[in-house]
Amino acid sequence: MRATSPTPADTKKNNKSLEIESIDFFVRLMGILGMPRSVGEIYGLLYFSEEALSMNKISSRLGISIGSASQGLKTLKGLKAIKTTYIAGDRKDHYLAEIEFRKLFSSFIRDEIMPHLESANKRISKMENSLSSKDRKEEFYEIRFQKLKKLAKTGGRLLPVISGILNLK
Amino acid sequence: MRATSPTPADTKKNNKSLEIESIDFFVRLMGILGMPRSVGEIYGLLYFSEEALSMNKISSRLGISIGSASQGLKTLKGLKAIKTTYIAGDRKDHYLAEIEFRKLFSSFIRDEIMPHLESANKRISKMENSLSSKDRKEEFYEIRFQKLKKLAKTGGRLLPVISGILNLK
DNA sequence: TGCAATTTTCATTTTTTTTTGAAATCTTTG
DNA sequence: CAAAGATTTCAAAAAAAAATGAAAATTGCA
Repeated sequence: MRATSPTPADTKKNNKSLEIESIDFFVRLMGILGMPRSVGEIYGLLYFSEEALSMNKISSRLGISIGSASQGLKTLKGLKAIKTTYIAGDRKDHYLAEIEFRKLFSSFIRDEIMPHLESANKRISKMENSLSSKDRKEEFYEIRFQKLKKLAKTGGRLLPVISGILNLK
Repeated sequence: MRATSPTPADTKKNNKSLEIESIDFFVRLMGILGMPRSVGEIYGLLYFSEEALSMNKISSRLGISIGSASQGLKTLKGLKAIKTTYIAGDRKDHYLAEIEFRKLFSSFIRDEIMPHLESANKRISKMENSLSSKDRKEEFYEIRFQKLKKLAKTGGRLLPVISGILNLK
């Protein structure tokens, strides 16, 4: 089946080229965050969709498997990047994009970055403990551990600030 | 060949367990930034090495190919995460870790994030242009484009701020 | 409750990314 | 300036990540 020129019947929803650009845009954006292509595709499709779409429709419109769609929607739910709506008389779940990006980034920081930071301090201590007390007093090691600790501290301060800025507006 | 207990001869440089922890630590950190394992391994090895190491030594100590080592060192040079030193009477290049992490993160933002941001505005315009002037006045689209533009603007402001904070201390 | 529709899970396949290693290139110095 | 040493490149192999699709689980309605 090929794309054909729009007929009066589908005037309302036929911004194919916008849709393609949007998908491409969000595939890249999500890519920066380390998300798989399918996650960007789904979000990009939903972002400019006026109507909520079912998983099936998402999978067929994007040409991806329902497994991929399910997995991608799960990821997006976790990031609070989509919302579920109920459509009267339809049993399926329907999805809408959450257009407040700050939610997406806040969730991302909380889920993907913060956990690493929290374990970092333990790991730094572990490294320090693997050193003899003699070595630990050497300037070389002292400087390195000081830098490592500062890294963890700065990260721990900076990330909430970023979340905060994103939440303010 | 197995690890044996330290002999007097290698007292100076034999913090194997610290080395292992360090490599593991930086493999994860670099992983967050989307860098391949070898890049984290090399940096982790250099971070706690008092002496500058040649590419060959890096490759043999880590058990990676010289191709990988060359590629990883190139990436780290690009990030300004390592320094090259000259060792008298040795033809090979020798590498030391740059322990100021802010350099690494600043380079990362400059190289990996900023370029995307710069193209984002063009891409947003392109999307807007693919819309009929009638659609463009619809509230639905207006809101979405407004959010997209705000995203690009916030990103463009926030990233230099982050670089700045990292550079201050 | 039972059944059909929908969604999730997960072993397998496909795709993408990273590593390898050998050839090509570049460098230094004798 | 030749040649040995060092580094880079890049096609092929290996490893890792993502997508598929069918079976299992869940859901909600009759």
